[in-house]
Amino acid sequence: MSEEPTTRRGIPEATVARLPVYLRALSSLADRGVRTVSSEELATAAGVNSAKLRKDLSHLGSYGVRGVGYDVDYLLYQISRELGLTQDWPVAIVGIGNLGHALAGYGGFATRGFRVVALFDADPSVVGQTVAGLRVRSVDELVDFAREVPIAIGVVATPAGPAQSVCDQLVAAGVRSVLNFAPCVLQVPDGVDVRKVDLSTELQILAFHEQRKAPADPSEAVNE
Amino acid sequence: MSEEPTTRRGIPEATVARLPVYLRALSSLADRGVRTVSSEELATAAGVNSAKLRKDLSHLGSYGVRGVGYDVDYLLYQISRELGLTQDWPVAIVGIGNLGHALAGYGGFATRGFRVVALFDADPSVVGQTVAGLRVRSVDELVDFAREVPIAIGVVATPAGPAQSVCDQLVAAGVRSVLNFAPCVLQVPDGVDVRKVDLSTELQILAFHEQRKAPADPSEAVNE
DNA sequence: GTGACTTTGTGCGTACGTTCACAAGTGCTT
DNA sequence: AAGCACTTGTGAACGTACGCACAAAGTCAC
Repeated sequence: MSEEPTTRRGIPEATVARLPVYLRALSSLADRGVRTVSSEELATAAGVNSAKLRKDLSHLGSYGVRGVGYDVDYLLYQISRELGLTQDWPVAIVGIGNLGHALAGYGGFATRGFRVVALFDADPSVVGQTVAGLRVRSVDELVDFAREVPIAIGVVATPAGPAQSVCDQLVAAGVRSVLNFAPCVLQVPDGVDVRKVDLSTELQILAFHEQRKAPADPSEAVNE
Repeated sequence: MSEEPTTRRGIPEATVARLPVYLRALSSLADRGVRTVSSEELATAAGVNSAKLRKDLSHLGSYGVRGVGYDVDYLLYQISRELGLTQDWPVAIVGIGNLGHALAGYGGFATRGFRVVALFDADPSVVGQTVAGLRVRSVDELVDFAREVPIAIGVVATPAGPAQSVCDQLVAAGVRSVLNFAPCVLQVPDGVDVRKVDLSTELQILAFHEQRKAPADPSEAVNE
């Protein structure tokens, strides 16, 4: 009756990054009325290797039944809980341009676990508008606002220029998780997480690989 | 399954993913008139370890000068060339909803290397509209269109439902690089690359880490 | 209860990624 | 021309990730 060295504390980052994919695949299965799923089926739906899926899930606990598979609803709940989606996370979006609009209206937020509680912008002509049912506030009110309504996750949807300043204000408001859509690197103090979503980066990575596919000839480049 | 971790000329995938970041940092430096940069400075700007930066760059060649650093313009060109940005890649966006609108109007495409050549949507009430200077075409015209105007990169900005079907049509049209914004896994044949940009996934990863922070003292503000 | 069958959970070899630390190379100063 | 200050490029060590293959553990039929 001693310590399990692996689980509980340390879930590998690579695993965490895949949990949302499993979650989505499971939701889809649940919607179709599937009650039980094998690692092979779920792995195919998630686009990964089944051994990898099993190892990933084993980090959460032993939620499968040998010879049977995984109970879809139970696994859904366990992954949701592990990801912290059994509670609602208040989200604030800063920068209500084209992208900010799209984000504010995006149903993806509404999916379990996240709630957009405030919109901010620096442009006086945008402040005061109503977007997706929320009044756009001045970014200057950010820190004050956060005193009354805590913000768990800040979304930076501004151009690159003001992004660092906006990020600093989010941090000053107590935000420790930032999702950055601006095309720049954000500097944050220890304890603050930043994740970047970047169209240009993704395109450039695709371009790199595309460039190497030059021979559009199936008979070529089979070996080595 | 040719899921090779490194590319043919031996550039690790992890390195490729960081090249766009270096590129951006270098552009910023160039705009400010900086002519030469050390690995330490560039690494700080890019938010990475300097040894990692040097090793990454060493995969492209020996473009630095010991005792001096890297010539900003020269390195900019070399990375651009490696990423395939010295040519223009024709991009098609499918799904002109909120997100598609934002993408079509996003300057990030125009900057360098990418050109949006066509917009597609399935909704008859959207088809025919002009968005960002382009007429929205019916998605049914996709394959025919691609016969006249080649498409290198297809952007899927539809809801999850039609995403796989849209992707199949892109592949049928000869597209071998897909950027997927739809919240689902796309199945593609060998030789086709898919990269996923997913708001929900990123939020969920942030939520996971957020949940593990918080020694339960939300009132305490990080200050000074 | 027994045995055939199914599927999980994981030990292990391999490959990949990151960081340290330093030799090797470059420019500047004297 | 020699020494010094600086920075790159990389060998080596360590850590992480992946996927195979299989024992363990369960179900089901009878």
